[in-house]
Amino acid sequence: MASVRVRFAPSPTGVLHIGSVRTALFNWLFARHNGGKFLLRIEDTDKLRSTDENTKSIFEILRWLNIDWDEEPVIQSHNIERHKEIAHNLVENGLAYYCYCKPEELAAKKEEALKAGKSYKYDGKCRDLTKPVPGINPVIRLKAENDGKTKINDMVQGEVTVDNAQLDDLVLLRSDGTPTYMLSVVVDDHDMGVTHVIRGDDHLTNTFRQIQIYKACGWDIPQFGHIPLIYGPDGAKLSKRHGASSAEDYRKLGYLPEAISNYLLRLGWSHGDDEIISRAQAIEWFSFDNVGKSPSRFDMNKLQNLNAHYLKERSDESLMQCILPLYKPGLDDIQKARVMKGIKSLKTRAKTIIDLANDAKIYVNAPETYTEDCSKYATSSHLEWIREVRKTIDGLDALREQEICEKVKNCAEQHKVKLVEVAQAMRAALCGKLISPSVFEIVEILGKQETLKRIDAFIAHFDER
RNA sequence: GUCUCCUUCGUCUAGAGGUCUAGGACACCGCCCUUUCACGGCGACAACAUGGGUUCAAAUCCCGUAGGAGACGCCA
Repeated sequence: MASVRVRFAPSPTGVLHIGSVRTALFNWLFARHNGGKFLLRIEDTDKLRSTDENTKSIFEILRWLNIDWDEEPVIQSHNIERHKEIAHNLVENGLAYYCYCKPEELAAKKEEALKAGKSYKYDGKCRDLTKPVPGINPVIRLKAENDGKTKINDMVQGEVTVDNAQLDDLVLLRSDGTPTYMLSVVVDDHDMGVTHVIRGDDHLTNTFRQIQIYKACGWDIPQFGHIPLIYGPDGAKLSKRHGASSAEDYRKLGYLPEAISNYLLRLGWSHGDDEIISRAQAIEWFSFDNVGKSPSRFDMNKLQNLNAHYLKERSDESLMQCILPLYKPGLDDIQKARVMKGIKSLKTRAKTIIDLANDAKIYVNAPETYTEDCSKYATSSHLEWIREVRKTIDGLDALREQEICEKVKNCAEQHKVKLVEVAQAMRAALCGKLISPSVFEIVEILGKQETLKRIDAFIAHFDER
């Protein structure tokens, strides 16, 4: 295969959709697998809706996802003159023509056709016009082929054939002189030397129109790969309506980039029974032979499961960096040290970065309130046992999880109660809730002073009642 | 409406005519582990849209039907 060049061409009219991320990922993997180039093109020709912030956030998200690009990103709006030139050349060569039909006129014809149950297609009224119509700014239309069929061999969809009669004379240049998407994509892809166009399958039918442009220009037609779109749980196109739909949304929800990549990769692509796939393996294994043709639904549960997996694989240090910015006033050194020690076991139970940050709060501050169910473990008996534990801990030189556990077990035995009674009372006192990692570990991490302080507060709180 | 594409457990999928009593993963349910909740381990439930062919044999090939999606812009 000649050296592969692919491109990801988002338009900065909004934040990056999770489906676009998958398109970017597939392009990237294909390039890396084949030792080719992955290029970026910002399609900002819709000046009204495109913003610099969106462009920046696209770069940012791609970097976050570890999808790096080769060469300078191409800004499509910079190529407008080139696009115009191509359109005018086509007119000179008799392959395109000026069309003076009014939009209202066309809309009426379209409505009529639809009513009659026919597919609408521009009738080519201006095709053979020789003289300009005064007072009207014309558009430029391509003289599309009417006869025969156009066939593509799509890397995903396989052989797809369309009758050329279905295709109409698409607009290349608008009446204000600006190029349309159809023209711009083809020209830019050609100029960038793109060998494989990998995009969402909503572009499949556009491809046949674009091929007409390639042919008119006499250019080589690239290979195409149209990957199925991602749908929401209800089977409709994934959108804001389904909740989180942009990559940024998922980042905010506390998902790790490696989990998102792994999830997106497995959505519509597979490698036998493999589920957990590293970047290196993905690059090695990726091929369009394994990309499915049918659309798939987005499943939060699976993403979450993958995220939990990658959370466990991350180092404590890197997770610390992830959660640190989430604390409002910031943490002092003591708090940081405690959280750092706690992450090791905290990360095995969290599903997201947000979960982790929340769970770690037990190491940040003493409980301000106690959950409703804590009172079950605050009877006079419980308080008595807790006092005893407090005394024991006070007498200890160094707090070791194992030793504390033994001491508390002894205490429970002496009072002929189950360990859970004492442990839960301690948990309530230390965390203000009944769900947490091992209380003994918590005691060790909090240290004597903080542990005693929290136990005292607990006793004071429930004794007063 | 027209054109194009799609259809295996609830979801993501394995499956390239016999190895399918259809495999894995997530979710759900149950059990074990256990100081709580998780993690982890074990197990259960659960699918070839439908009707016809072709064939000794079909989830796999062909045709029809139904359902779904996308495209049909002087948007990208």
